[in-house]
Amino acid sequence: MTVTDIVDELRWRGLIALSTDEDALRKAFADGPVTFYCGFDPTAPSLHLGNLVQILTMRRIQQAGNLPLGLVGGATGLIGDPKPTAERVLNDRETVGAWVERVGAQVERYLDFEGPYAARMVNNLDWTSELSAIDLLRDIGKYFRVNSMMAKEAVARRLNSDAGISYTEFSYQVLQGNDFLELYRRYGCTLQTGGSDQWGNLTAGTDLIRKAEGKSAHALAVPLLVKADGTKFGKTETGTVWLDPELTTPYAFYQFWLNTSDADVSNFLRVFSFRSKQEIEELERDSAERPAGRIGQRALAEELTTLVHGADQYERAVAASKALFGQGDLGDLDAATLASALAEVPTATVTELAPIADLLVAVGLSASRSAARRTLKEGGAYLNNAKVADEDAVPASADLLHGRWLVLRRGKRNLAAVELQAS
RNA sequence: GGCUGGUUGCCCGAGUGGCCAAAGGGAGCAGACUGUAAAUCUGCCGGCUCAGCCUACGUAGGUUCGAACCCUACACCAGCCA
Repeated sequence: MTVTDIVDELRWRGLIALSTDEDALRKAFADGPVTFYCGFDPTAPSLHLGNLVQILTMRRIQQAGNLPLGLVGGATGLIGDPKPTAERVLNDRETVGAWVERVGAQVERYLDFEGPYAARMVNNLDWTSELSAIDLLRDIGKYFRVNSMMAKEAVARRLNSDAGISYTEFSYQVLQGNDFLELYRRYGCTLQTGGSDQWGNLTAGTDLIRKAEGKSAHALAVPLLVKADGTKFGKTETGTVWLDPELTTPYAFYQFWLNTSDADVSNFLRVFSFRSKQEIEELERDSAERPAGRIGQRALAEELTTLVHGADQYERAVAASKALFGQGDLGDLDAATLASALAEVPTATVTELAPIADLLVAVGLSASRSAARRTLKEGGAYLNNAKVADEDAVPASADLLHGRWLVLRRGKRNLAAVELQAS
């Protein structure tokens, strides 16, 4: 990375939604390594692409010569930050504890723990669990004014909704504010980054540090990523795109990026890619000139799949995609190629040839037989890449590829395999 | 503890005794057009042994020939009062 101003860099990439005094922040970066933190609450067994934006932003700031603290919210995960619409359901302590481990391990992957700017992982349960109610109310609570707590957007929205807000969630900002103060005291941490929906919680910390320590700290909010059509980023037909390969296979992960719409490519490249500004601008130009080549999508899919899942997994995803989406006849693929391609796709094993409607269900392409029949009726079902319109169609043994596989597809890009096992 | 309002399909939300598997919107799915893109248009969108049947409108019971709709109890959510 060049020595250009990291703030300029982040701004160019569209990664700054809000910040406290930007000039002061620039100066802090210029004056030497800044210790900064970003927190991740264990609300699920894995982080997802939305979280990856935050992680990669940390990585960028570290690469610019600063010291990251990766915080896992062992404590805040037990409380839950206020969602705009409704109160959260509390997860039990064992569950959160297990998720802390997994989430922490995911964050670690992207930070560098060696060298002069070595990262460090922390868990806010370490200092929050030993905080007594009295300590919390006397030492921290006094610095929080209820009026400004209620003015925070996340809280205000809930106060104005008929869902209301519990004291538990209302207090979330106190805990997060205290985290920042604690990290300031322990490690001299003076910057917190996070999603723009966290702005109120970020500033809770800077305010607390100012009041408790008389020092100013910085907050930087990364915009919530939305697609060009205004919908949420990071979702597919099957739901959230997770970082954990058990929850979202590398193949599905690769496919997600490959399917990025043209309108989003430029934006996503800037947010996710570690290529240089020059390289990205070149990709943007190429994509604009020849969108059908999907150069930008391929670049994103390659870089991100490799970063998150490794080069081997990337190669496998590409090979499988090529085989399954290729122009050629599936029957022309040799058994080994077909077998490894189908390994990337949901599979069911059967002992005899059942009607296609049943197979669609067995393989998970359709939620029910009714849905499967509907798909067939609508002409959305394919056997070995050939459309099947008959609701009651049953595959013949001649349809079996290499004597054992059937490739089923629903719509354009939902593939699955059926393997016939001689009984 | 009291009072009031609420609990409808993935989400929002209409529906106040039969014409209700339940309006409308959103999300989603498929087809056409394309580039495994977007937009657009068309169709679909509880389940099944699919022109019929079953299950569903917080839970349990009741009234009725018939209930998402009426009654009772309970649970949960919210608001107001104490």
